[in-house]
Amino acid sequence: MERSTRQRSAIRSAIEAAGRPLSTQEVLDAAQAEVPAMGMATVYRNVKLLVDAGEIAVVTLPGESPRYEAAQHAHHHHFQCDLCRRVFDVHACPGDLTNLAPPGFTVSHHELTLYGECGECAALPKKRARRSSAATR
Amino acid sequence: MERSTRQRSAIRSAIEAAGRPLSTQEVLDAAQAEVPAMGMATVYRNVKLLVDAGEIAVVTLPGESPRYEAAQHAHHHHFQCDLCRRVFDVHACPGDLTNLAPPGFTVSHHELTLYGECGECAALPKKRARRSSAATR
DNA sequence: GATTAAACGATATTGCATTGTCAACAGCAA
DNA sequence: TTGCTGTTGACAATGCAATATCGTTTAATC
Repeated sequence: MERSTRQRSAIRSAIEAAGRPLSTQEVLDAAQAEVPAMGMATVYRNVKLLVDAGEIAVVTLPGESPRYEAAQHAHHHHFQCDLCRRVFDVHACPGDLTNLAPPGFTVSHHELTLYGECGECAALPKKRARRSSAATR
Repeated sequence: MERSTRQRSAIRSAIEAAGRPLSTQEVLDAAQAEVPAMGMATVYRNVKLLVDAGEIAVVTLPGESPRYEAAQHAHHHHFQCDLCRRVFDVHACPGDLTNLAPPGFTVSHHELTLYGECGECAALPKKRARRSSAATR
């Protein structure tokens, strides 16, 4: 049987509250606000459980380890900040891309990642890497 | 000083002849047609040299280890076959995606990956995983 | 052809994300 | 409360791509 633990609910609410995909390290950091002694193994264990239960979804970006976000029905894409490396949701889509593929190919789905500077980093003055502590991957 | 070896030219021509991004394993397989005794370490060594020399480019897709293709100037995207897992070039682009990002975000570039069935796999009859030996990642 | 150092093949090692182990802990039902 | 067992924290172990090591090979030069 499955129990309700402080750790599990802390991880669940951390991901749901973030509103963007979190790395395992980001999940740990966020959940430790509620359960300071939490270890990384617990994050991995529960993230797997929540994914299997369909509560959260895996987000895989090029060259990055998996991130996790609250399961959403709507098709959407992602944006990764070149500076803080954080990932955000993009609730827009260029539309039908079927015609882009070579002849004879069939297109079933697609992944789009935008890169640039997020709102916070774009608002900062200089061209220095900021939020280095948040640059988890 | 840098020498011209059979291995290096085999690797270079394998990548250039492929016309699509190859995984290190695919590079090894292709180059071994010319130099059967070649080892994987040689692939890694030379791929790094060729990337540094600007002759080939790294292609990173979600959840995949890097692939390598002949350096191209033109902006393009990629297609990965759901069945054989091979990656192909897509010389098309949905165009300007700047407006898709949230307000306050700036977009500098983007990555698009299409998924579906490649020409060969789409042409095959049944829904079985084919070309399993080519499904290198 | 002899010389020399770059490059190679085989294999050990590293780096790192993820998983396994296990004693201690803590939901939850009785 | 107690007992049972799922869960946790700490840390060892694993898996795997990539790199380093080292004795041997070989391209380039003389």
